[in-house]
Amino acid sequence: MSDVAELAGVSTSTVSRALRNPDTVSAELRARVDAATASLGYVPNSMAGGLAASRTRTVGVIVPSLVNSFFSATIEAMAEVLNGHGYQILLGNSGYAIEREESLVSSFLSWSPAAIVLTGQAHSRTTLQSLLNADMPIVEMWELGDNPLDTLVGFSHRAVGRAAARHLLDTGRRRLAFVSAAPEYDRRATQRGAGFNEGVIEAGSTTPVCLTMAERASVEGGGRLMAELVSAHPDVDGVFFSNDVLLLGALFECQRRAIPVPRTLGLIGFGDLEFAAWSQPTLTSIRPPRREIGTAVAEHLLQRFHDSASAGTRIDLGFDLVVRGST
Amino acid sequence: MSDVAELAGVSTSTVSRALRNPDTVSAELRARVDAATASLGYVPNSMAGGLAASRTRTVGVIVPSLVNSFFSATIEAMAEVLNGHGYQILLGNSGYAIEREESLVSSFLSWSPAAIVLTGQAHSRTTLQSLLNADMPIVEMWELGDNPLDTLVGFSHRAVGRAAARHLLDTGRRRLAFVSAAPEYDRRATQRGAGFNEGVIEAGSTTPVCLTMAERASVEGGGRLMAELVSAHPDVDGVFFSNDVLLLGALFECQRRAIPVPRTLGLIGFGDLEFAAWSQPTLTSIRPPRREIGTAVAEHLLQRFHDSASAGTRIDLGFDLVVRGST
DNA sequence: AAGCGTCTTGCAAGCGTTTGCAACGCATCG
DNA sequence: CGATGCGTTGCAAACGCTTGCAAGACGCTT
Repeated sequence: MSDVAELAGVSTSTVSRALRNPDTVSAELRARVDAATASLGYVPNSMAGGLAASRTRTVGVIVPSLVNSFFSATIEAMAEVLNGHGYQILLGNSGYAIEREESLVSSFLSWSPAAIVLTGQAHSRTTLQSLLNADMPIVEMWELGDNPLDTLVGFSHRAVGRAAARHLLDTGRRRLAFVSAAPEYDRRATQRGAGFNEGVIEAGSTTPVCLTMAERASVEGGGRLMAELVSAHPDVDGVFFSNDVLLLGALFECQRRAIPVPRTLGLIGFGDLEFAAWSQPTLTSIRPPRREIGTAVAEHLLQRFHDSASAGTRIDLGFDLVVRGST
Repeated sequence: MSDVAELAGVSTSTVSRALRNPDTVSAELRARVDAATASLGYVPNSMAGGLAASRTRTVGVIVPSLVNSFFSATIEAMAEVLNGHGYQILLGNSGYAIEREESLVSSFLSWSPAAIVLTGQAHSRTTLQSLLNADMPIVEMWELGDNPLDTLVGFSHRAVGRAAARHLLDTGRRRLAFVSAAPEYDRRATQRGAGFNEGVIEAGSTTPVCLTMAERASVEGGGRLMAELVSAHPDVDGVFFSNDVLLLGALFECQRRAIPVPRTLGLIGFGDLEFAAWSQPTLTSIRPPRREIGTAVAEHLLQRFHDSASAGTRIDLGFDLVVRGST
């Protein structure tokens, strides 16, 4: 930086200001500094900057899983916006474990990020503690419950469940079931299940069958649960899967057993993963605002950094029911 | 840190040493420092540390896409190992664009990472420049070509193509085809295609038909190319897909057209994505060492940090041909 | 007993920025 | 014409840690 200052014939403080707050520097000097910066290929040392300013152009983001394409899409979208404004993402993978999240938060905080983004609203005491003390925007995404830490960006999983119930009932199914992966791997799937139940019961129909497996959602598990379902509850005529991956496995199982879909069995999933639109038959699904969440989080944060948005905002991005061949 | 020092009754330099290089401090003081650290809940300021030491416990990783589950799995595995040893991952998403990679590398370098991990071996001049000057381990993964920047961790895509060719020929197919997404989105798919061609030609068979779409791999695209293939080349009896996602789309298309798989058409893919093992019929595929790459990169780096591994290593993790119902 | 090497420990000088404060120039105003 | 205020700029003090260097403690050797 001192090289740039020398070349531009100004002090290092002016260089710093020309780079961070261009409008506090006269046009002429700003141009000289820019030229010097470019010709020297100068890249500011982020750590020195961070140390001096005690905050960095960094956002810590914690997701439960990367292999899950929901969160990947959210992160991609978030990164696109944030990178475009000079912010880096510090990514953490909690593996659905609240303790991993805790240690990630603590190590993230040692980098003085400009903000922290978490997935969901379930956190450990210590995490809450640290976050409440940390004086920075906190965003919880993919969930829209009560008592937010600060800002919430997501949609109502309960409403998703209700929509699924309504759709199955509307298409004439009477005996419904909910199939999901292990609750500990997805609190939100449980919420969708609860909403589904509510929807069915409010409509005056019988309480749905509820089938759960012990692991994370998988094509294999979907097939297995489908097999279990048709043998244990042959009267079921409509199924809501907490995840399209399960639904795909179920579809293959139906193909194997030659169960006509949607004639005998109506199937609806969640996620609207790409294959849903192209399988045989195509799959009805509920599309969550995957990328939209990332974009909204990023844009909210950028506003917050510029002081033009307030803490405690609640952004409901909704969802779409995409009706296709399986119902 | 001065608080910890005071509580432990030592100087800050001793605290620093007790934390970074525990074996340079006597057992007693180390214990006192650890106790003080714990009781104060002290978390070192990474930036101050980084600034003073001019390197951080951070690894910059750049992948072309996150939504692609290959790289997600690699990153997850890498993060597990690295986090366990106190390293953070700084993640960048190049979107298959060499210029994005360039700017990511430059901003990563401003954080003085302990190492940089890139996907593939195609980089811009400037990137090469910066990386050659940067005095740190550089790893290129998912490719195993010539002129590595430093360390290479991956497998031979050419060999994958040959294996696919051999398998189709071994199962009696004579008229083969290669189907892939846009080459600009995946240099490596092109290498697999080249290997496939070589394999077919060496075996004395006719040059394979080659079909390419303009976008990234998608279920939809797979179906579309399949349709195109059967109408333009009805004599083809064996197809190698550069990606299981394409293969899934093709399978659905075959179901729609009632083309018997594997009887009339043998299909083999790449990726061994989860659905391959559970579709109807199940899909033959080539399994790349997704997670293994991440683990190997992380372990190599940890060794390098301890000076016990040498630069310029070349790690070939191989791949598996998983034979299933579609061939 | 003096000399020497090794192991520990503390001192203090950075590391490369940011930013509060003061100084300066210039225009406006009374 | 002096006073006042605003817009720019530079000075220098942090920011919280790491690490080279030197000093002290200790145990051996000669």
